Amino acid sequence: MLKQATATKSAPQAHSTQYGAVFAARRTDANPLDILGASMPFVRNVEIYGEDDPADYFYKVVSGMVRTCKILSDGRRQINAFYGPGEFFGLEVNGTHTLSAEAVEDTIVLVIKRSTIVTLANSDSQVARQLWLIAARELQRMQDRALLLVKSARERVAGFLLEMASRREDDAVELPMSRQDIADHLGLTIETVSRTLTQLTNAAAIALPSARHIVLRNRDALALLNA
Amino acid sequence: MLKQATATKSAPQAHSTQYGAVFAARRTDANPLDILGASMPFVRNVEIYGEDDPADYFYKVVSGMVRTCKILSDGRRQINAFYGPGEFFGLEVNGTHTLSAEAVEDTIVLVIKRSTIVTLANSDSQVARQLWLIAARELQRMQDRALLLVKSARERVAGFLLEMASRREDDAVELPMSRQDIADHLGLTIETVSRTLTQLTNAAAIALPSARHIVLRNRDALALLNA
DNA sequence: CGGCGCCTTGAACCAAGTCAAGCTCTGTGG
DNA sequence: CCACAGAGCTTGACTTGGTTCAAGGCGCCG
Repeated sequence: MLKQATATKSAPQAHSTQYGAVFAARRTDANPLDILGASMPFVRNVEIYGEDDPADYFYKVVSGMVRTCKILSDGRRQINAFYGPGEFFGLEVNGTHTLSAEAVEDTIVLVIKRSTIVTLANSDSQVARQLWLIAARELQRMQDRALLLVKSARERVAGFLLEMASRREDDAVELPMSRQDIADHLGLTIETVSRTLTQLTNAAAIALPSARHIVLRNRDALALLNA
Repeated sequence: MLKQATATKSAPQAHSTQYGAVFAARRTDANPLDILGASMPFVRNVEIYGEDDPADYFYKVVSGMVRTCKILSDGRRQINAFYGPGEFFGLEVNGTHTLSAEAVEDTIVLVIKRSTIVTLANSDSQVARQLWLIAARELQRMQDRALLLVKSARERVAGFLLEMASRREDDAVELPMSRQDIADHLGLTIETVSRTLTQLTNAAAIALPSARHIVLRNRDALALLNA
């Protein structure tokens, strides 16, 4: 079992007041969840909220990538999910976060007050429905992850790459996260992740022009990887 | 990787009409979700609903135990969750089940029409809130499971026992499910589950008067099991 | 140019899987 | 009431996939 956890720069005052509504919200989208709230930038490895923090806000990634994670008592770190542009995170039913959230790379997120959402959902059933969809996606995501975690290292890595690639049309995927992030997400060590990627390269399933730039050469082979 | 899946007796017509409202619903509880719907019995290993079935009903365990599971393409079976008395299962946002549900032992469940719930939730905000709580519990359950799945066999088994025990006050736990069920839930083999249980017995953390009857002798030791 | 993250590779080790008996219940029919 | 059959559980010996420990390489920025 590994026992490390990448140090995270603490955001002195994550986003209490000083950012306020400095950044104008976009209005391009018809979705009510998009036209309220304020954009906020977070630099690489900065915490957006912490475990057990009050969940007064709800978030949507505008650009960049966010990871949600948990530090275990023995120091291991578990990354529950990665969120890319357009994805929501930080929704909690009771008022407390159960995970922390950090910017994987320099990231802009839309921050929406929880109370605003709750009020809106009470009057607008479309908003309420959308919240259900977000929650359902979250559950599905966790189920898929649990499914991955019972498989072999090759299947886990292949599944992870396919998930990352599913967000874009292209076969070329830019991975903003480190090998350690991937390892902590898949329940493997960085060495195993690295080795598995070179295996997949040798098997011509992927190409690896540089460490964080991956090209899917054979999606079917990845999908069928059960050995 | 293992490759077996316990055969499940198929329920010819799970619960379309023939049981209807034969069993009277209880009215002891003030909860509106309890006073509607009909009790239905399912015998051991019978399917309550299947993967990809339309999710027209929502369920609550009255007595017995239910497992929800998924069969992987290679024949492995994954058990997502066990539900005991008082617990809800089968709630879906879109109209289709993503898992199948089966009775672990002879079980009675309360079956509630989805359309009833939806209507009720629209008028009664208490019901809507309760649905959120159920969904949140479900998500928490999956997160906890994902957490277990990255740990060692000893931690997984210990965590499983604690989860089962948390449902009752007593330290004596009756496990209605087979070793295979436990293995498929924890992503282990039955041999490893069996060996780990004898290890825990030798370490005086538990006692094992009979295969399915477990007594927690040292909860703290189980909780601290990180090696 | 040098130093430092980050990534890869190698070799040895170990936890869990696999294969193969054997044991223990439990229910069933003689 | 006992004997037997079969499913379910345990145990042992061996194999293997993934971790651990330890170098070394690559790229980036000062």
